[in-house]
Amino acid sequence: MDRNIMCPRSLRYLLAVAEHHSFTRAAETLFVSQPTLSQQIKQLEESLETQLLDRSGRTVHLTDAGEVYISYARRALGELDAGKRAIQELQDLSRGSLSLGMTPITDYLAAPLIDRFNKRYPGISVGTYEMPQDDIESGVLAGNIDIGIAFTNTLTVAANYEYIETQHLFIEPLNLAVGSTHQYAGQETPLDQHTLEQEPLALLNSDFALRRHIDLYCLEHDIKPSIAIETNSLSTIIEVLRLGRLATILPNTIACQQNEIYPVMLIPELPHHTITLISRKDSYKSPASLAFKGLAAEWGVEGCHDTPVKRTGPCPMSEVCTPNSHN
Amino acid sequence: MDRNIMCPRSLRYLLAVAEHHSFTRAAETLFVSQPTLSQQIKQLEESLETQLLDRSGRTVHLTDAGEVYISYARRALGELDAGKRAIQELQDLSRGSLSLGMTPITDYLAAPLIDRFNKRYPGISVGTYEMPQDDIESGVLAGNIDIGIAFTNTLTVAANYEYIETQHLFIEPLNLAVGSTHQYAGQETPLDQHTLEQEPLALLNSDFALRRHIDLYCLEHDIKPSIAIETNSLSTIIEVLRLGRLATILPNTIACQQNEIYPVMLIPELPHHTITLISRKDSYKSPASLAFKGLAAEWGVEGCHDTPVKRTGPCPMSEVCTPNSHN
DNA sequence: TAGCTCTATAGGCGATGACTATGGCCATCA
DNA sequence: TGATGGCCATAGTCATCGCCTATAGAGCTA
Repeated sequence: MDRNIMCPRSLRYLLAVAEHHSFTRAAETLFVSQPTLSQQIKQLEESLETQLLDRSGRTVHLTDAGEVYISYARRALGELDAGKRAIQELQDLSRGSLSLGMTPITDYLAAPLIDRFNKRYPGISVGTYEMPQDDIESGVLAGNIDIGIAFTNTLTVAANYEYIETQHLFIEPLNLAVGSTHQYAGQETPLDQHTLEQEPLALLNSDFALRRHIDLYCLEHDIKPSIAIETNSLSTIIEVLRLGRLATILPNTIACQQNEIYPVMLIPELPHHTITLISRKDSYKSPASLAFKGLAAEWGVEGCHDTPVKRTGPCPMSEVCTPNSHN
Repeated sequence: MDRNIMCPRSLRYLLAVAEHHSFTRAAETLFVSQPTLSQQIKQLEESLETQLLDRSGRTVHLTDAGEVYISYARRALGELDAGKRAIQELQDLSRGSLSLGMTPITDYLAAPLIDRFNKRYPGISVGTYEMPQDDIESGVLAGNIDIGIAFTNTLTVAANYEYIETQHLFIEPLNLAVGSTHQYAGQETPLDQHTLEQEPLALLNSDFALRRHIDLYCLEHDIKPSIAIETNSLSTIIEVLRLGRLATILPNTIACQQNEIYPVMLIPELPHHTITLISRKDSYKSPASLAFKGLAAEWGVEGCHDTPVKRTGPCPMSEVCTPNSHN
């Protein structure tokens, strides 16, 4: 039907002939035979229904139409080359983007990982979105989020297990956490169930997996916690903790990262949290997200100790943190 | 060597699939089979060493790389289409350029033709260059000038006859021309040779073909003209004529066009001038120059009477003008 | 006029693009 | 849960295309 050929090849041939003012010379530089050039350019001219080259003189040169056309051809080839280069940049991770979904907890935990990723791949722009774990999962399924950083929660993940791929980073103990002026600050011996029930708590609301874990723990051990504040903001909880009166339940690392926040062990022990990357199974993975998963694996093995956080207070239980990594 | 395919075809296929989010649907709109699309896009992806489409989900959609690349592809295709359109415009004469070489004389004579050309093809920019006839011929040979408007001059044209193509427009009588206050202004009877020799003349210098024709005429009839002023500017001559004292020799039409300039016949009669288009033989002719030649032929047949020139003085010899056209 | 240079043409060969038929995967439905 | 239908990938075949060599034809030079 439409013999709309105009392959980049023909265009490059045209440019070469125009540049050398000679089919023969251009053929040499292009490492093709001269008849090939004659033929290809003839076809290009036929497809445009216009003479592009004036072969009548001693040297070949562009007609007016050729002069006009060649500038478009140059730009078109330029775009193709630029497109190729842009893709290269995406692949060598000098450019790109990555969107991460995180809970408030994992946000705190993964901040050093994100910082390290940005240091290693400064050209990749990272977007982080803080949300409940369920939203992370649906975001990953919908493709809005490349990678989620969440807790392994068999209750929720199981539902979409066949669509979701997990990569465990490390296991994180949960403990009670209190401010420095709290009565149990720095206490080395575990608190028992009864003592816990006496402590007014500030907790995330039950949209969040951490809270659901805590509720499950309380249910299993028949603990009736005294919940003073429910919120969806971890920083609110931490600020309240600093005032000294309330306690909360947090991953150990977060307590250690924060100034003036002290972890306190409980008996019975809270179940450890597994921090996990989740992503769509069998889906296309961008180079940036593969790189992130790789870096996260490294970081998980190293453990969470690399966090160069300004800390002044003691962190008596930092050794509880158990670096680990699963596949 | 470099399997740098990326034919516009593949790009259009990619755009279609991205647009329809489906190979099958895209294949229908492109009137090709679905496997063809699969194959072509796979090759495109291989040549870019990148996955452009994510086929894992329910619908096909672009990967990050595909998203990036497709914008370049769109621009490249846009340039190709724009180039094609630009050439169309050149061919349908809605755009283009034309450079004309003219002597001062033919400049005056052809002004109405150029005006008419511009009216008919307003998109074509016309460049006119005033120069001696020899320069016109060399300019035409060198390709700087598309079309020259000159006198047929067997002496000069003969030298390059095989490279130059001529198209006679019309024959133009030469006469003495004087200002309105000159003693012979409005004289109906021809002047003889002796009277001519008494008249001080303002003439173009011998770079110009008109002057060489005049010299030849004088030589043949053994006339010894009294040359008062030599110049390369016709307008200078005309202004001097208006002062009333000097005369010159001019094509009849120019005398008639100018206010207050009167033609006066001579005996023996001056040889008529043939106004001629010259262009390179066997060379590429742009659509614009072909259009100009066509319009010039029309205009030559109609004669030089169409010149809508402001004139106040009488033009007693206008009937001498002999419209004509040769091929 | 012979020789040289340059482009166009002719004919053959391997690569490429497009087709049909088919297989695998997934989602939907009875 | 097995059947069905939609969708993309693969295999195999054929026509076309791009490129090659050989050669013709045109123009310039000696």
